[in-house]
Amino acid sequence: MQNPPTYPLKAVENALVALKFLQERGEIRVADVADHLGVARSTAHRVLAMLVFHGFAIQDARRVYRPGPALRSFHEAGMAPPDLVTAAHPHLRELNREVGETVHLMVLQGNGVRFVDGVEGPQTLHVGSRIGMLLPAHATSGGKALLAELPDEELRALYPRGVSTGAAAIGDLAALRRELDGVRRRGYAVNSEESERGVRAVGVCVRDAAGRAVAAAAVAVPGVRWPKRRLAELAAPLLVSAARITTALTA
Amino acid sequence: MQNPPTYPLKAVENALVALKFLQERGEIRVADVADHLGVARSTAHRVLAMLVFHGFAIQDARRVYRPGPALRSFHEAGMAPPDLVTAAHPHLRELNREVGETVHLMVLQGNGVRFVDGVEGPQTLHVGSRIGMLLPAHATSGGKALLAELPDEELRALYPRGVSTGAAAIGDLAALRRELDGVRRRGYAVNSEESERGVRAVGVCVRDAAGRAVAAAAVAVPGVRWPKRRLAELAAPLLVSAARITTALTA
DNA sequence: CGGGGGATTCTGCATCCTGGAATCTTAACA
DNA sequence: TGTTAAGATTCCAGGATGCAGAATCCCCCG
Repeated sequence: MQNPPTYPLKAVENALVALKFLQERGEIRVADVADHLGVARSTAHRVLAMLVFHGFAIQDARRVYRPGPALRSFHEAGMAPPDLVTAAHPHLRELNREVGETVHLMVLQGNGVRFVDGVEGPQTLHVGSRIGMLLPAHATSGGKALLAELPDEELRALYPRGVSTGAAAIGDLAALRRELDGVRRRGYAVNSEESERGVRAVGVCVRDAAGRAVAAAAVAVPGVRWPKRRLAELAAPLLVSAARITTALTA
Repeated sequence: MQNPPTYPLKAVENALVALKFLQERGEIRVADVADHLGVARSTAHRVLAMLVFHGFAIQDARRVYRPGPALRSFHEAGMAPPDLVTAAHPHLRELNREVGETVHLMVLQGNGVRFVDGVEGPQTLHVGSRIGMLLPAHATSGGKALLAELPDEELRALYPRGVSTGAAAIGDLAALRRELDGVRRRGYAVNSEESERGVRAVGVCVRDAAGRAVAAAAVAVPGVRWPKRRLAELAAPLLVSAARITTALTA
C-alpha cells in the first residue's frame, strides 16, 4: 500500500475501512463494524448510514448491510466488457462448425430483433445470413428468448395493440405470454417456420456479468434437415456457446 | 436514494462524493475534486490522500488520480453473491422435478469434490444423496467439469503422482487430460460408472460473476434407466439450471 | 531560466465527530 | 401472548479532529 497520509482523517478512515469490510464480507451488521473498527456502536452506525445515503451500502429489513448500487455502478460502467460482437464471434464460428448450420447473434430493438452477427452453415442448403436485418422478435427464436426475460409491463409496452399476425406467428399477447412461459421453463426458445417457411431455429440468451440478457444466440436450420422433434438436439451446444460468450463478456 | 442520515459526517461525505466522482470520471485532479466538493484545495488533497492510502485511488507521475485496486477487488471478490447453496437449491429442486433424477451441487476440494447440496430422484430406483461426501474429482462428472477449468499447472499440482486408478477410473494424467479436453469441447462432463457401478452422471460448471467456475451441478442416474447414449439428453436441462444458478449468484 | 498553474504542507481555531447512555426494535422462546 | 435478550438507533456534552487560507514546493512550457 501507500505511505500513511501526512494528514490522516480519522472519520474518513473509518468509512473507507468499513467499505472494504463490507466488500470482503458481503453482509455485515452494525456490531460487526463497531468491532472491526474498534469504535462505539453509535459511531459504526453513523458511518454505515453515510454509506447507505451515498449508495455504497443497502440495508435490508433484517437490518443487515450489503454492498450498494454505487459500487455496482462502478462495475457496470467502469469494467466495460469487450465489445459484444467481438466477444461473441469466435464462439459463433465454433458453434457453426460444431452443428454445421447457420448461427446468429441478435439484440432486442423495440419489439424487433436486429441481427448483429452471423456465420452461415457450410452445407449447400443452409439458412442465409440475416446480418443487419430487423425481424419481429416474437417470430424468431432469439427474439423469443429475449422477450421471455422481460417483465410483463415491458412486454405489454412493446405490444400496445397486441401481436401482429404473420405467417404462423402468435396471434395475441396472451398466446405470446404462454409461448414465453414455455421458453422460460425449457431455458431455450424454438421457432418452427414462424418467420420463414422451411426454416426452424433454436435461440438462447447471452448474458452480461449481472446476469441480464443482452443478446441472443440462435441456430437457424432448414426444416427439411431438422424436423421439429430434432430441434432439442441443438439446445445443448447452443447453451454451451451462449455460456462461453457470457464468459467472454464477463472476463 | 435514501433519506439523509440523522447524523451526517461531513468528512465522510467529502470522501464518498470524491470516490463517486473518481468512478464517474476515471481520472481527476486535486483541483477538480476541490471544485466538485466545494472545499479548499488542501481539504480535497487530504481526502484524496486517504483514498490512495486505502487503495481506492492511485496517483500517477503526473499527479492524476485514478480508481485503485480496492475498487477492483470489489469486482473480483466481492460482488459477494448470495450464499452458493442458498442460491442453487431452488434450481436443483426444479431440475430434479424436470428430469426426475437425483441432482447434486459440488465444489472442488483439493483433487476431490465435496457434495454440498442435493435433491434425490423421486423414483423407487434412484441414486442416493451424497451430501457431505468427498469423492475423487476425476471420477465424478461434476469434478471433471471443474477440473476442465483448471490451468494445466494447477491440474498437475493436484496429481503429483498421477491419477489413482479406481474402478474404471482414468489411469494416468495424460488420459485425464484427454478426457478433460472432451469435457471442454462438449461443454459438459459425463461419468459412466467410474465412481460407482450402475451409476452414470452428467456435470456442468456453475460460474460466478467473473465467469469463473465456483461449483458444479450434476444429474446422477441409474445406469439401467439411462444407457450411455442417452446421457446427452440430460445436458440441456442441466446447462439451463447451471445458467440459472449462475444468474442467481450474479444478481 | 522564469513564470504560471497545480499540488502539498502547515497551523490556529471552530465545529464536527465521538462515546456512553437512553431508548427503540426485533426475534426467539416459553 | 408476553417476556427477555440482543442488536440498532437516537441523543448530547465535550474534546479532538478537520477545515481554510497562506506559504511553500513541484512541474512543465516557452
